[in-house]
Amino acid sequence: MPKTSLNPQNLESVATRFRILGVPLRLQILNELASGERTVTALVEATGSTQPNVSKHLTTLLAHRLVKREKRGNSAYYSVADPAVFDLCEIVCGNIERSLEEERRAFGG
Amino acid sequence: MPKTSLNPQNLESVATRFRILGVPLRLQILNELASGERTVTALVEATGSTQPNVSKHLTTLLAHRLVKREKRGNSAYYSVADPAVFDLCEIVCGNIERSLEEERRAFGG
DNA sequence: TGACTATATGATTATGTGCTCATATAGTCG
DNA sequence: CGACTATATGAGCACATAATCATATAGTCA
Repeated sequence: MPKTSLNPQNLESVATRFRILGVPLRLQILNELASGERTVTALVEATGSTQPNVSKHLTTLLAHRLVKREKRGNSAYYSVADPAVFDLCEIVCGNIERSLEEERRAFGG
Repeated sequence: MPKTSLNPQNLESVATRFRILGVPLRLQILNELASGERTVTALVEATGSTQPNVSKHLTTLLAHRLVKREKRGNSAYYSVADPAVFDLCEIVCGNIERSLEEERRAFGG
């Protein structure tokens, strides 16, 4: 039944999810949010990007339900919607590790 | 220590991995390869795409070590390099499920 | 060798999107 | 209200890349 995971309807949705995560700045934002909720300004400082850019990526992440938004006072507080995204990053990192390992073996590192 | 997973050096690598998986046809190919090795022709038939297109995506997947290639006779047999990619898809599907669930709750489905 | 099948690749086009700039919206405080 | 801070958004540019077509490469078999 994992076979149903990638049926045609899901295919586009899954691909989209992956594409959302395929932008370094967005990963950086999520990584920052891993420590807790953050305001846009805080994320701008943490990432070194511009305010409009961070804001737009947050809008994208919000639209795809990867983050939550809560407005308090003058600020917007963003937080991770589903911590499972970090599992994804863990797997990918492990994957990359194994790739590099294989590379080392291949070239007799 | 999961914090180190997304250090600046890794950030680009991780993002790239995600981007590779962010193309429906590539997911379709990987999904097909989940059942075992396949030739390019078999993948062309299975996906309904064109030969050059499938071939190029396979080249991309190969370059990023997501698949392996073995040439036997006249054909090239591709297979999944690291089955962990399917864990990724599982997580993403679960993620999407929860999103939809939340949506249903929000709209009183 | 020539005919055939299988796969890869170069050139081109089309499209999506990340980034920047300027500006708009919204909330707080005096 | 006006001044300020925080956030969002529209327009435009720049770039990456997925898809297509034509063609090249490579292997098999007669």
